[in-house]
Amino acid sequence: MTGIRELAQRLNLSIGTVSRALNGKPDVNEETRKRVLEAASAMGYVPNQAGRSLRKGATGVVGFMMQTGAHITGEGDVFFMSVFDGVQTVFARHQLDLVALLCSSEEDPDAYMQRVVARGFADALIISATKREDHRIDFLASRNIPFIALGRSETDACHPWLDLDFEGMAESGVARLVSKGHRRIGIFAPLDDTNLGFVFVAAYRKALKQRGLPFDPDLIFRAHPNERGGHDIAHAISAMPQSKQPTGFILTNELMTLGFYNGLYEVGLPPGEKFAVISRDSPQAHFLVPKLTSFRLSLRDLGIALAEALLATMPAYAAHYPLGVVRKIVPLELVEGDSDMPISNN
Amino acid sequence: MTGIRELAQRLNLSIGTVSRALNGKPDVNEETRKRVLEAASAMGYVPNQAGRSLRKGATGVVGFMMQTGAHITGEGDVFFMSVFDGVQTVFARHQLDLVALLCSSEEDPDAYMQRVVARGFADALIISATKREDHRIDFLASRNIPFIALGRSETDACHPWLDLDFEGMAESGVARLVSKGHRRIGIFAPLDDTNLGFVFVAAYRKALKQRGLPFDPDLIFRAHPNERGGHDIAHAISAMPQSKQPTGFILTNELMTLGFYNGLYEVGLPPGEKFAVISRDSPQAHFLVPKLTSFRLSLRDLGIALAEALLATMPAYAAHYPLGVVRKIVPLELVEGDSDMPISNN
DNA sequence: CTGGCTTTCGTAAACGTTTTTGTAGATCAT
DNA sequence: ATGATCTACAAAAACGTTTACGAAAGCCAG
Repeated sequence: MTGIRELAQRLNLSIGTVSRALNGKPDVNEETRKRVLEAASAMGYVPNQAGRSLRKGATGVVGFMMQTGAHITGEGDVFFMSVFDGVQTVFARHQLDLVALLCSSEEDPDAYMQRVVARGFADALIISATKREDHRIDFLASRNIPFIALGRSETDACHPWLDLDFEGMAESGVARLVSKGHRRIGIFAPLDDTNLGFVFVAAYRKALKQRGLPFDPDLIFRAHPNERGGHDIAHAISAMPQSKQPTGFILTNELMTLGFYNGLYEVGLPPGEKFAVISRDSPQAHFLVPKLTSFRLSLRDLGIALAEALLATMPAYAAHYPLGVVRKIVPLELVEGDSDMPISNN
Repeated sequence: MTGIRELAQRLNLSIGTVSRALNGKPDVNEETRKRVLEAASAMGYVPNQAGRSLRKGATGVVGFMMQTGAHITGEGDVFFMSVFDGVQTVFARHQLDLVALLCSSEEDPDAYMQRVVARGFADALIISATKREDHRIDFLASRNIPFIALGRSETDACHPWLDLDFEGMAESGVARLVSKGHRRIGIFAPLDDTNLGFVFVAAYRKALKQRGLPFDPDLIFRAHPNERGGHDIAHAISAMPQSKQPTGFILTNELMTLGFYNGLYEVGLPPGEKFAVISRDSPQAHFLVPKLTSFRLSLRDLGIALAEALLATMPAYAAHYPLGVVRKIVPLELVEGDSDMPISNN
C-alpha cells in the first residue's frame, strides 16, 4: 500500500504540501502541483478513506438505505437504479459517492439507521417510501443529519423532499377514462401507511366528485407494489360480480403494471380490449402489448433534482446550490397508448 | 457527538480500558465491563467508524458492486436482495456489514472497482454475473483482496466461487420435456459473454445429443435477462414458421420468466396449454398461472453459503470457517407444475 | 518475607490524512 | 535600504480509535 508518506518522500516534499497539492489548495506552486499529480497517478496513489474521513469528519459518501429479503417495498428495482444514476452524475462533480446501505430483514430498520449514522458511515442519507408518519424523518431532523426524502410525509420537519405528482396522475387518469365513457374506475393503494397511498386515494376521490361520480370503496385495491400485487388485483377484479367490476384502472407502479397485464390476460380481460389500464411509463413497461397509456417521467432527471436538493442542505456544498429547502412535486406527462380503449368497445 | 473519551471520563477509566471492555478483550474485570457496556448504551455511544478502521486497517464492511442506470444485468432485483439477506445473517455474527457499491453508468466499472479498493471502502468484495474471462477476478486476485464470485469463470484464479447448477437444469429440463414428447426445445442465452451462457448452452447440447436429438442453433434465443428479454423471445418464437418453432422452453431467470409468460399470452401461445415452460422458481414467479414447473433453490441458503465461503478466505475470520477455497455448484430441485404439458395437448 | 505469577488497568504510540501555524526567501513600495 | 507583503513550503497538531507495553496491586508457593 502506497501512502502519502511514500509519495512525499519520493518527491522530496513534505506530506503537507503533497496533500495540499492533491486537494487543490491555493498555496502551492503550480509546477510542483503538476509533479505531485503525475507522481501520484504513476504510483497509483489513492488517499486512504479512513484517514481522510477521520481528519475531515466527513466520509464523502451518501447512503441510501434499502431492506434486503422479502422485497415487499419494491425497492432495489429498476426505478431506483435509474434514479441513482442521476444522483451519481451530480455527486461525481463533488467527489461524492453513493452507496446502498443494506438492512437485513433480521435487524430493525430504525435501529439500523441509528447505527449507520452513529458509526459515521455516511454524511447524508436519501430515504424513500415515506410513511404518513415517518420516524426516520423525525430522527434525522432532530440529529441534524442532512437528508432528503423521495416522498412526502405528514410529519413534515421542514426537510427537503421531492415527490411524484400523484394528484396529477389521479386527476388526469380519471379525466381520461371518464372521457372515454368509463364510470367504474379502480385504483391501487398500498397495504401499509406509505404516504403516497393517502395522497393518491384522496386525489382520486376528489376527481370523481368533481365529475359527479360516486365513490365506491370496493374499487380501491390494496396490494404490495410489485408484480404479484398487480397480478392479484387482476384476479380480484375478475372475482367480483360483473356489475361491480371496474372497467378501467389507474396505477403508478411499474412492476405492478407488469403483473397486472399478466393477470388481466389470465382472467380473460385483455388490457386495451376488455379492460382499460393507465399507469406509469418505464423501461420495463415500455414493451408491453398493447402499448401502455402512461405517465412519463425521466427518472434520471428526478435523481439529478434529488441530488441537488440534498446538496443544498449540506453546509459544505450549499454554496453551489442556493436552492433553500426544496420541497417539490414533480409533474408527469400523459402519453397516449392503446391500453385505455373507450368503454363502448367492451 | 459522544466519543470514547467522554465515556471513559464519565466512568473514571482510561480510554484504553473502555475500548478493551467494549471489544471483549480478556484483560478487563467483568464487573467493570458491565459498567462500561451500560454506560455506553446509556450515552448512546457507538464507536466512530473512521477512527476504528484507520487503526485496525479494516473497515468491517463487505461490498457488492452493482451498476446503476440501464439495469441490463438484472442486478438489484429480488434475486440479489434475497441472497443478501442470507449473507447478512452470517455477517451479523461478526459485526460485518454489507453495502452495495453503486457504480454510475458514467464511470468505467473496472476503474470504479480499483478506486473502491484503493480508497479502502471495503475489506472484501462479492462479485456476480461473472464473464467467461473476467478482469475483475484477475485484478482482485493479483491485489490479494478477499472476494467471492457468484458464478464461475474461465480465468480461474483459484478463487472461491459458488454457482447454480446450470448443467443440472439443462439436463433435467431437457429430460423432462423429451419425456413429454417434445423434440424441439428452446433455451435462453445471454447476449454478452456472461459465463453461465456458455455453461448452459453446452449442457443443453450434451443433453440433446445423449437423446439422439439434433441441435438447432435457431433454438437458442439471445436476450437480456429481464422481463423485456423474456417478452421478446416469446414474440420471436411466434414469428418463426410453425414447423421451426420450439414447443417447449427452458430458462433460468426469474424476471425473464415473467416477461416470457406475458409474451406467450400475447402471441396466443398460453403457457402450459400451447407451449411448455420450465424455469427457476422465485417469489416473483410463484404466483404465475398456470403454476410454473420450476427449479427450486433457497436464495437465503445460497447467501449463507456465499458469506461463509468468503469469510473462509479472510484471515481474520478463516478460523471460524475452515472450508478452504470453496468452489461449489449448488444443486436445484425440480418442482412439478402445470406449465409443461405433454406435446400431445398441443 | 521474597520472588514470581496473575489480574486489572493506565500510558502512549500508531493508523493516514488534513489543516493550522510558522518561516524562510522573494518581491514590492516607499 | 528598510519594512511590509506575498509565495511556497515545512513542521506539527489533530481526528478517534486500538493495542503493545508497562506497572500496580493481589495472590500464592517456597
